[in-house]
Amino acid sequence: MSPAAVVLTEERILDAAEDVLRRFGLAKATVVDVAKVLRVSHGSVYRHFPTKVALRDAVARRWLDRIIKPLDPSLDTAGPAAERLLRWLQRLAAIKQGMALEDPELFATFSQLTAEAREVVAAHVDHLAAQLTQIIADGIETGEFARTDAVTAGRAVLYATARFHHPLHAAEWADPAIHDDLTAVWKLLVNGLGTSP
Amino acid sequence: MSPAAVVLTEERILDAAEDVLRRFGLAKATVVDVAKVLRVSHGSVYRHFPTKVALRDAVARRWLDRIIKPLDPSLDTAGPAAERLLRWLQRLAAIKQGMALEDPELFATFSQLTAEAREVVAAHVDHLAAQLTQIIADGIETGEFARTDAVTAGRAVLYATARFHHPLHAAEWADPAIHDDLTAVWKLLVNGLGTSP
DNA sequence: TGGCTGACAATTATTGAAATCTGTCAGCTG
DNA sequence: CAGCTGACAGATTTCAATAATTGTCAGCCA
Repeated sequence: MSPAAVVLTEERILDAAEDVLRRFGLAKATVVDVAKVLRVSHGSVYRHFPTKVALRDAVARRWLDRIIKPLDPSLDTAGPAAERLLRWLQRLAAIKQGMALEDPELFATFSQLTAEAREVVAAHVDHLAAQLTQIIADGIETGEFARTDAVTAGRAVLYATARFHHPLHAAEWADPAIHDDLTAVWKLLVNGLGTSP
Repeated sequence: MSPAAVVLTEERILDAAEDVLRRFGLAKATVVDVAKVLRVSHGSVYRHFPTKVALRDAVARRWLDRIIKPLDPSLDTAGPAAERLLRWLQRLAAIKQGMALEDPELFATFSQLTAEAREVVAAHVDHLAAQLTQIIADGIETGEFARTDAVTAGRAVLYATARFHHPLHAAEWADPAIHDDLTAVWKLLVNGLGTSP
């Protein structure tokens, strides 16, 4: 192997950690396992991450960032803001619900992981709310929505749709009505955004 | 003791079961413990409840029914429907959040208990949605809200406010912004109800 | 005779000794 | 000499033997 292929980077450690989490689950994944995948002593892992918690937080951060990326509102600016909002909400719901359906065990592992990474989740929520805020601000700009505080409205929309994207509610996603339920909530919300308070 | 004081009723068993849950928590509460409180053999408890799960479901049902009672919309019909809606939501949030704050351990016990009693919870959710539907129907009647399907709207409002009353979100209730967040969501929702789709 | 008891089989939980894990660091090595 | 190793202390987890629990039912007794 060339030296470059062997350099121990945070990236490689995170890949290995994800691999171990996938295979063993949160409860059984150890730092020693991660090091074993990398054919390295576990002391080397501690050279890059001060504690196991820091490593787990980093895995959670990367996972959540991957969810955020395809949602960026600047990737989908066509049509009225109300419909962009629906598409955004449906996309977020589809990402989470899709993972939960495809591989429930892996989804449960990552859900637990993030639940224990409070600060990381807070940043993720801020990021999601900011994306909603952008769509709402665009809608206000074009006169489609009434003038209001877009930041507050963004957070409110995120909170009001928690049932459809928050991992805590994963058990409820088995209900086939879940898609229509989201549409019903969206209708109320965009009507609310359309009128002056 | 007079015989009447000694008759083993479902009521007395539920009281004892609640007592045991309070003291030992869900994980450690056994049917033998419940029988011990009643100074009776555990076989006698099985005369009234076919399984431990049935007993737990009954405790959950009674607990949830106690939450429902003070929320009945016919107990508070003053003022515009929008404000009745806010009061109802705030009352529900206050009941749950109050329990979670006063005795987090007990709240966690009962939350787990209900989480495992899926059918009982479904009935509870139906009941809550029906109460919201009534308030919304009243609002439509008086012309305050636009004509719409009050049943769908009732469920949508309940789902949209899940963050503020669903025990899954109890950890988020420590945030002092939670009260304002509910108000923000309510504002969006009642605006949405006020306009025709 | 209706309601209760208590012994019993099968399953599930507890326990404590042994094994493993986390986090550190002195020293090795390429 | 920067980066890695591997032994170590203290904390946590595993595992298998032991105990308790769930659910049943034949018989007791008021």
